[in-house]
Amino acid sequence: MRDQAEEETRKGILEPINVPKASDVLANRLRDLILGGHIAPGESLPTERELVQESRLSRSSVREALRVLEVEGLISTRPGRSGGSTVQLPGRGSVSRSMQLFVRSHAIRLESLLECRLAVEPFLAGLAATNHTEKELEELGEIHERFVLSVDNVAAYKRINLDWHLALARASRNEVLIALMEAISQPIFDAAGYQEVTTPELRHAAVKAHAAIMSAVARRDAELARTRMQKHISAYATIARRELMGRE
Amino acid sequence: MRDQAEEETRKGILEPINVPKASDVLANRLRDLILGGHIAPGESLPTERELVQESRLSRSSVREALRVLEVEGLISTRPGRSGGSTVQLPGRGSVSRSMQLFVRSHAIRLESLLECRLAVEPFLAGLAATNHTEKELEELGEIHERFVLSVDNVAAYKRINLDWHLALARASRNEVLIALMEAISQPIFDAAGYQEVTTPELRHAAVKAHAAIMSAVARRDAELARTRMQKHISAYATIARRELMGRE
DNA sequence: ATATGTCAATTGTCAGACAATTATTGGCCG
DNA sequence: CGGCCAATAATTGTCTGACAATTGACATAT
Repeated sequence: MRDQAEEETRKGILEPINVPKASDVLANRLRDLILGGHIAPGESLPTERELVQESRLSRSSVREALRVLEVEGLISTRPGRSGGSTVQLPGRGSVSRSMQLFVRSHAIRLESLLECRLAVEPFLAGLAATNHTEKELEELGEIHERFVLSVDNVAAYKRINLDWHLALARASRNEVLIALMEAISQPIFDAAGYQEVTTPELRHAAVKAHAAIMSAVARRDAELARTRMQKHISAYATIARRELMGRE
Repeated sequence: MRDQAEEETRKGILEPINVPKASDVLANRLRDLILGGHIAPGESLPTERELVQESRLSRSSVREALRVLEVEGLISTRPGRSGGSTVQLPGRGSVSRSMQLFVRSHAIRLESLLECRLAVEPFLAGLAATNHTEKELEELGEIHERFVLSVDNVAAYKRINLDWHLALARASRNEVLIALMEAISQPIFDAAGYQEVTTPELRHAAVKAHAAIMSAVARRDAELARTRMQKHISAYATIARRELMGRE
């Protein structure tokens, strides 16, 4: 009681001070060096023993710091002679994995993922129409051919469907949106794996929708690509929702 | 040469096998236990020494595994008596940090971030109009009051602006989109910190725009909220782009 | 009763050794 | 001279044991 009163009247002089761990300090230092461009991607970090000498820390601390950076995707380390830790850029897979952990651990509803897709992918189609290169368009067409052929094989169909959407995303040339799309695609794919939302009619409709979207993209008609993709995605979302309702 | 010929004609029986590290195996095992719900958030993992006994691995390996999970945001570990590692959910901050690493390391253009925001935030406003609770609306209004008062203090203005947008995102009740919004807001905020894109007129316009969006949200008019937010964001994006052009 | 010192349990750090992995080097044989 | 092969070296991976630092619980003295 008295303590509380004291806390109310007297404002403490010190906020709680946080003593960082040695390995974290080193990890932060190395991360700053990497992000600051002082060590370029592809270059090697000093070996563990060199880091021990330079930092005056023990090898355990150095190793923990390196492990942190490895999990963050900033370095990759190999054993053996002339092994060691080489700097690399995190890559979209890193964002994707983090998002997957988030989705899995929070038991995110499929509904939320579908909403996200509905927000992002039409926009993405519009960007792809504007920014795509010929090469990307060819790749998209090639995937589409395989898509047409796979219409009777559900497993292959699903996989190629995913590939097509990701290829379209890459054509948008927006790294952030590509990363986001890759991040949410996998969970949606997994969730859709358990519920069979594909009938032969739906698969043929998807083939037609993809073709229509590709033609809009090829003509660089962003608005058309956007609306067509929106229709495509919301049709899928409606089906998936209905299927989901039926389950619960 | 002979090897190459052999490789072409004879298809090998084995693909290169990958020997995993002990600490990774343990980390994967523990991650599966956590994500599988066998250890609930808030519960404690066994102590390091217990894990050593159970896994028959050394303490270094156990510690590395725990460090991996800590970086992934799945556990948090404290020293001292009755310390140890307690399970927790990754949280949006984890996704956000990963995205920030991605943006920083790839030197993503501000343009891409603005595009992403343009794709997501109008949709978010629409969801907020549909899904918000009274409490969230009140919080939004409270932030807005401070926003109005801060119109002459650029630093405070920027901060409160960010707060408002994040509060609106939270009102959407879509965890994935909230996480995404938090992830891209910080980099945008940082980038916008260096270039002064705010004049007093722009600040007053933003205040009016926020008020208009809030009224649409309060009336649960999703479509109106969406279009108003779209206008607001694209106006900002246009200014930011112009400013950016002037620099380069 | 309160304050203080002591103890116990846990993570953090250190040091040193050996195992596993991989590239290099040198020698041997054709 | 050239190619295979064994030895060697350099590096990360793992183990072991110890001690330091941190934190909560407890006993004890005033």
